[in-house]
Amino acid sequence: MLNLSCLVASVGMEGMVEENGTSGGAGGADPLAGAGAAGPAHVVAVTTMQAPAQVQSVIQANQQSVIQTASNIQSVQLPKGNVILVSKPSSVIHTTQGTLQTLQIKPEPNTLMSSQGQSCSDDSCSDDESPKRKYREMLTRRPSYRKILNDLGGAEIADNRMGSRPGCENEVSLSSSLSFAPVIPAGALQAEGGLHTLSVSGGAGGGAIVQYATTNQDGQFYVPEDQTRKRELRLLKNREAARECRRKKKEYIKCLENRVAVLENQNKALIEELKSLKELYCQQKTE
DNA sequence: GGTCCGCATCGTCAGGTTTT
DNA sequence: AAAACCTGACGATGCGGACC
Repeated sequence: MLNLSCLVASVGMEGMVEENGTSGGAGGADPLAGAGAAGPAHVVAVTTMQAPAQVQSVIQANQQSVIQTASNIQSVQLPKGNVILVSKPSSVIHTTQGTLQTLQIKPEPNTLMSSQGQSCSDDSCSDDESPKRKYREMLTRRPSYRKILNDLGGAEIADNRMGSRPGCENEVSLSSSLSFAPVIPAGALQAEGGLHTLSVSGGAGGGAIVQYATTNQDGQFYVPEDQTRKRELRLLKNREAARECRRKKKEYIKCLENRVAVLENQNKALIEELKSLKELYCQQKTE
């Protein structure tokens, strides 16, 4: 769990705190942390919330074989243009997971996705032929972890969202119980080299509260409630999304590592098989 | 104890993708 | 088209181990 980590304040940052998050910050730096010139003030107080660090492994040890022959591959067309090749290994070598199927996701050249997510052929997408776009289409993005895991048979992973995990109830209730003071008491603000800091004590058990104070014409500080609420909700959702994304990424990596282990074993077994067949062949040849 | 380093984790932003 | 979602990148922070 994190403790109260920072109080960030800035003055004259209007326009840097936009609802769509397209601030002018470069390189991932928090745009709210910088000091600007003139203009209304934004004061940001950040407390941190409890992080329910729990990684549930849903990918089970049943790994897929990737050894395929051309004859036993069956393609399954997916709605959005992806094709899943389903195959079962026909090697004489069987693993304990021999009944599992192999899933390969490959982009279909004629069903590249347009930016609107609609599949289209190469001909029908000729309205935008910029090299950049073509290049981007060539480099089709790696499927999301959720997609990969879904295709690997871990659909329950994707559905096992935050709500079902312990420790998330607080976060949900947090967003629904947000309240904002319309006016920040002037005493709570301390001038520090042109910056204004809002002192906020970190509540036990965490909880992210971000507030902006804007100065009006009279120099009074007030919090634009709607803007703040929207931003806070967006940050909260994104925070949870990032958490979920990292969890899925971990599972994906774990899955890949298991797969490597299985493939190494299969490789070893195939080498042995080849070796014994060679010996058999040489024996029969000499007889 | 103090300092440095590497690692893990987190929140946030930006921009792409998917859904509505 | 807009909203929602997803994820790579970045910086901040905390922790444990090695070293002095």
